Amino acid sequence: MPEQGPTEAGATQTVVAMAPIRAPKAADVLADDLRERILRGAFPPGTALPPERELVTQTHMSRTTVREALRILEVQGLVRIKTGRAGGAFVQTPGQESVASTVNLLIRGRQIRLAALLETREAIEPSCAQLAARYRTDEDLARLDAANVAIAADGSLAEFLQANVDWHMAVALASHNELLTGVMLALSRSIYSATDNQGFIDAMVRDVTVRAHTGVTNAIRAQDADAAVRRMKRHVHGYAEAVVEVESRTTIEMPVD
Amino acid sequence: MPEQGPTEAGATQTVVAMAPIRAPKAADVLADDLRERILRGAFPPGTALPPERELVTQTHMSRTTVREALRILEVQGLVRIKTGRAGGAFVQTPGQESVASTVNLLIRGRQIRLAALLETREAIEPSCAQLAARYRTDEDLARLDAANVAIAADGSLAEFLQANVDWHMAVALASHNELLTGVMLALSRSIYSATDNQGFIDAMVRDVTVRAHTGVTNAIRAQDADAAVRRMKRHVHGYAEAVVEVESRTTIEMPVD
DNA sequence: TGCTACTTTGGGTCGGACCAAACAATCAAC
DNA sequence: GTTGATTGTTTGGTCCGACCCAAAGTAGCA
Repeated sequence: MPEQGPTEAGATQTVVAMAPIRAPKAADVLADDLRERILRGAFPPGTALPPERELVTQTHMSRTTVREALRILEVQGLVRIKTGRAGGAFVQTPGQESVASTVNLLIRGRQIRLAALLETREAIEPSCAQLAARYRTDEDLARLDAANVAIAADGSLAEFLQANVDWHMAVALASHNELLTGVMLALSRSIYSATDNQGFIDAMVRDVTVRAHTGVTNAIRAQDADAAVRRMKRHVHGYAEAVVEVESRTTIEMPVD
Repeated sequence: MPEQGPTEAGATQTVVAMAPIRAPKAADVLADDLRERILRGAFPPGTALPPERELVTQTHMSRTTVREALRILEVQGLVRIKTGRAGGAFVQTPGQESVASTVNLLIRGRQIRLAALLETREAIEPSCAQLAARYRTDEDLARLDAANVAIAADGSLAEFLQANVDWHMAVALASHNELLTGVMLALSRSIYSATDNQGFIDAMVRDVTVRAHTGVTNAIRAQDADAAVRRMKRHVHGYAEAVVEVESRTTIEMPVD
């Protein structure tokens, strides 16, 4: 297969002096090709890629390889595969979900501590609030208000936490920035599950949370970016401190050294 | 397989009344299982999963299916597959690279405008600088200085831009926050390629950039978090404004409607 | 000792076959 | 004609078995 120059096979043996050579897997090549075309807009979202067997004849690859390539694109969120007649691989554009799931893998895989998550949220969310104040629509406000109502309601812990996540996501969505939204989605979920079974959410915390959220929401409604940043910063910082405080109280029980 | 209630099979024929049933793909099931085990730490990084043929006998699935599952994990960055003897699927933990590539797909797929990218950077990078001032090590400082030297050097445009990216990445790395680092990696690259062939990088811009970077670097060195935030904010904001200004100058040339 | 050549162990690719899901077309009954 | 069940076709999902290729070790030979 590899064409060798007419080198005089000298003293020892074949010294063709060829480049370090690459061994790209066929499926990757196909996937790269299709991915590039999709991203270039050759296949607008919603269009169906050719059926597998069709791609087989076109690419002269085996169906196994073609399927592997499609699978890669599916994992990357670039296509959605449906079965049955009129099925096939349909082009779509990756959204926040895909970012969120990757970030989640990072968080779980690297065992990122809760402190680091909170730190990250402190870094990102005030900016979300700022952008939200700048770009929020009436629909965004409706979502924020709905989440606030749900939080104030006297529900179970799980319901409270879920409403909490919903509100934070509403802020992120109001920023109309898909990157920040994706990261915040993953962050919120992880913080949710980390905070879940720590019983430090008492009535007072809930009350404080509701107040803080209301304050931020009002600032966003009034499009007061500075206030939104300030209040959000205070809110998430306060939350982080409370968590750390509770953690130290919980962790202190192990014997010294 | 589907348990049928003792329904009186009426007039026409079989009316088994079964639940909506789910049809999870075998490969996904395997992938989910392995992923969960990996994330739980059952297979520490570096360990090799059983060979494909071994998994076949264990799971009673076909090799095709097993391979598909492994492929999924590979795309998600949980496993690295090597060929040849002593090859196989080796567990690894996803890193910034994986986040960066996903974010890149989002940026390219959603055709996120340069303005939004710059906006996101304005949101995130000041916080990176803050954390960098807090946590920077000597090694981080060395990277920052090296990037600064490279920027000041009178190189080509490509070299300048690369050094620019390197410096921003050095800041992100100094924050010791893998999430932020991953996002910044993708952001920097995208901004790089978007800014590339716009000839608005003149000597003056380069000079301003060097000064700004030096200022931020010094703040990080002095562990002056406030100054780092302030200077970084000014820097990225100024950059964004410059880009917008150039863009309006460039775009104005199309005839009015 | 140092090289070559073989063997083993792994993934990579292929072709073919069959199953299951989902839609389409058709036909029968009203 | 409209409706409803039946049949058919398309398309992905799974399996099997075979073969190839690359890497790493091992034995043999000069």
